[in-house]
Amino acid sequence: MTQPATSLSWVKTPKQARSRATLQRFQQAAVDLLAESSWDQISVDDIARSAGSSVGAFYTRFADKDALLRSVHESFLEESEATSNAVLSPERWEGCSIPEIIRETVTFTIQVYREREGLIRALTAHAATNEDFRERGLAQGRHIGELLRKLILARRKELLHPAPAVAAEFSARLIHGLLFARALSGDTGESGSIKLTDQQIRTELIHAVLAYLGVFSTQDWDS
Amino acid sequence: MTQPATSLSWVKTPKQARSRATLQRFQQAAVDLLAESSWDQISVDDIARSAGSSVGAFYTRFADKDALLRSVHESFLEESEATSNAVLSPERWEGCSIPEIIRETVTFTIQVYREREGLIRALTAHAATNEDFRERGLAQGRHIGELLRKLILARRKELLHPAPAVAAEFSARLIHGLLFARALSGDTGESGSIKLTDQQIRTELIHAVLAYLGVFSTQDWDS
DNA sequence: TGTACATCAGTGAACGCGCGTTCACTGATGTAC
DNA sequence: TGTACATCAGTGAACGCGCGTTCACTGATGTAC
Repeated sequence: MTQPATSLSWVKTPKQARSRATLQRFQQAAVDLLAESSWDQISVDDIARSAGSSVGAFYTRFADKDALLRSVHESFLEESEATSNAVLSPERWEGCSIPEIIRETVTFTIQVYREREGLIRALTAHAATNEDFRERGLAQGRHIGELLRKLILARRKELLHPAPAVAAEFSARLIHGLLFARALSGDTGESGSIKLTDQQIRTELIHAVLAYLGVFSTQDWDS
Repeated sequence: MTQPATSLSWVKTPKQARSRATLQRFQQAAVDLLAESSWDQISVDDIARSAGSSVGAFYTRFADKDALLRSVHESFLEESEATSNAVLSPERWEGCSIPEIIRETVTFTIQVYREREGLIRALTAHAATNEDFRERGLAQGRHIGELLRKLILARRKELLHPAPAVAAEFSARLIHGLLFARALSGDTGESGSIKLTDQQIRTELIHAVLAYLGVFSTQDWDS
């Protein structure tokens, strides 16, 4: 969301700095409103008001209401891809062992889900009945799984798991699945008989993945 | 969905067998349509037509459109609770070890998610912006977590994990999270570079949970 | 630097479609005697 | 068993509200000379 997706064809490219700012305000307004409501519940009027603009201005920037959501989705995916490329790049982890990689990946992923909980929830809800969105999300998941897979396969000697490729893919899914369900349910850890804090989730998730992979880690239970 | 929730106050109790059948047809129509579309995208007219009935008949049975969704949700939760109570009852597992319990729980849960994928997706999407639905879903998750926790705590000597209560709760979340994400993304295992079949998911998930719990299992990798 | 004109950006009222809900009416079922 | 009447169940056209989209218009920015 930090960069507008000005190159997208369904967004009418602004010619003046003023309207570029307006376009960003629309995108930010959408992100803000999506944290609370589903896309269907948000009206173009809501978006315009939240952006401090007008309905007419909206339609000079976007072909239709859907175009804004697509551009927000696009930005989210682009940012997410760039970030995961950076975090999971092979160079960054040269000389590091699997426990170190898993520890940071889990920590980082928890943080991302925390910060983007509202948006993730809204985009996912929309993807539930939108083939395009769903396919893009799947592709994104596959990409991240592949990055992690490469890191782990390069260290396959550390594993007890008999099928390193499957193990790597499944590890990514374990992490994503747990945090995804947590984000979607809006479980902030305050309600319920058993509360798991972010810190506990982190500890347990790291342990679970390492135990699953069959990595011998010193002090698996700490930090 | 097999039983209508006739006791619910927002559903107008039918006085004749004919209308009870109509009510069930409306509920079934909703379930069918929800497998493909979100609730907002389904019109009362769609529901009436799919049920082979009329809009007017709908409103003699339900207070409003939302009432039908609530009754479908209610039925789903009731059925889900009854089933998990039966599957995870302490009596059923007397004399059994944790690996046996986990193996069947995972197998069973995979099957449930498979059968109810469409409905789970739709109800979850709706819950994303509906506090009531979300809270009911959370309560459901907590309940199932508790059932599993009791089974595991009664066998805590089998565990290496230092905190059995946390371990039990987290195990439930691992299982749910992975299958939930899989159901929501609509990933049927046919697309993507790495495909995981139901069978593989089952094997890996059982192994992951047992490894996490720290249970010594003979032939963890088979069956 | 100033003026005229073209294009870009923005406004908000009006339009019209879709959908939830209502309602006057018809048909079916049950009950009283 | 048959008839009259009351209540339940169902029909589908009509209503009206909300919201996406359009459009005539005003204001701002940029450019030519």
